[in-house]
Amino acid sequence: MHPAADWIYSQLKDDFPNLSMGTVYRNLNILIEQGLVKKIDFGSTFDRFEANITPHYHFICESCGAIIDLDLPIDESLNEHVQKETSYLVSRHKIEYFGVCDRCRLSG
Amino acid sequence: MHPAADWIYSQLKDDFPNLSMGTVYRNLNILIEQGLVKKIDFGSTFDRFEANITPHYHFICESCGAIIDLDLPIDESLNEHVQKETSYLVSRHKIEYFGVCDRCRLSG
DNA sequence: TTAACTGCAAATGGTTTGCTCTGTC
DNA sequence: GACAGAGCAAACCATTTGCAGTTAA
Repeated sequence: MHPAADWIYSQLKDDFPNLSMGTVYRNLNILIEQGLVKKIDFGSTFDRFEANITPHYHFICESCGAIIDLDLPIDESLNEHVQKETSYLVSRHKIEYFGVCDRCRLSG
Repeated sequence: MHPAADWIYSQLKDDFPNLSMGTVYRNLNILIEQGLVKKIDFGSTFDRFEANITPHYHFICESCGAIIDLDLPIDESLNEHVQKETSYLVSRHKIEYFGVCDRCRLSG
């Protein structure tokens, strides 16, 4: 689940007819401050969010835009490798894979 | 060099006093279409651009915001590995390393 | 005279913020 | 009454776009 603020709003709107986007964003930012939610930057005009805060890589389908969590171990050795090569202090890294997901591949 | 549109504008403004941001963005997008420039998404409120279109990884300094091209080989085997694990078609990947650059480390 | 490109200003759209109001302790 | 949270609408700000003017072939 990697919803946009938009989607969260429309999901909640049925149960809370007075809900406003301001409230959605305000609470998302509170959750982000608390470390319960992360903002995903994947090169779009809008943000998407996720509640899975354990480190993981992402696969992004270039056909349908789906963002999928990858169940692969984080390769910490990459940080050390770059740190050795560059002398920068490397604390973390992010990997995004791009391609076509199963659903899009099978449908066409 | 990973300038924001803003920076490009102010650099050119001296030589072209009538330059407008619209023109900067318009031409950046033309260069992107032509594959001569790439837009960098690094999780900010604004975009940055680069003319180095050969595949490479980025290091981003969390202290000063600098984006630095890494002179490391692209590990194509990562794509194959993910493709085998997931069955998604993986065509490319992006890695960003985060930490503290030399300048900030030495001055900090 | 077209076609390409520009400046300018207005529009766009996701996100943030100010202010007021409501409910709870 | 104080305070936290909410709704609403306006503000924000990077980016895009429409339009009219300019230049060059």
